[in-house]
Amino acid sequence: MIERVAVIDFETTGITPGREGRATEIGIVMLEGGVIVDRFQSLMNAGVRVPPMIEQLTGISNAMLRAAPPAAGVMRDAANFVGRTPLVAHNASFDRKFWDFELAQCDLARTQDFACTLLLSRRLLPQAPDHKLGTLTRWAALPATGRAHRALADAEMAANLLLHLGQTMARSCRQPVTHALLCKLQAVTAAKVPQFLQQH
DNA sequence: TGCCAGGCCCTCTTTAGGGCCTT
Repeated sequence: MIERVAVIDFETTGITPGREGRATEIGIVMLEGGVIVDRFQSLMNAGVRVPPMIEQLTGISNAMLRAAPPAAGVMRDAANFVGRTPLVAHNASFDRKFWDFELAQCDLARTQDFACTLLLSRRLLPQAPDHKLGTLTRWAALPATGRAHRALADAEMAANLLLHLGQTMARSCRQPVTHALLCKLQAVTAAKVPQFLQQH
């Protein structure tokens, strides 16, 4: 992939944004020309408690969040870092709703589309044992990036997966693999993927 | 009171149900 894309990952206190679900950490990896050219990572304090199960999962504790900068400032910095760059995430429907929610808390709004490495890997890597980010990373022998379930390590894992998906796609289609083409591919049904690749 | 995510995708489907994936 030649164009610049921002791969994003949130750690949160729950599944749904709102009173019980707030972001606790954000990690962003900027890809350009198929290589990582910049990184953004920060814990963020939204004034909520981390449930024990989530603390166990992510290693992010209430003590760590008490010392973290306020969520609104972190989101403004993250939005400035991303600008209008197209976004990518693994299971983007999850990160998109937290990105939109946390931006809305500081009166900002998203301007770009999300591509989803989960939808794309289901279409391009149907033979994988499952489509969890960690499984795909091991299965495709992608580089280890650090502790799973920390935002920057997961964003970097998703970035490596995106590059792998781009290479897989480039072998089957004639057009350059762009964010817009990935968004088109993720919108077709799995059965129509071979036809889509032939036509592009 | 009782509920408690939601979008995607497959199939023993489409007047539906259940599993996957994210924290």
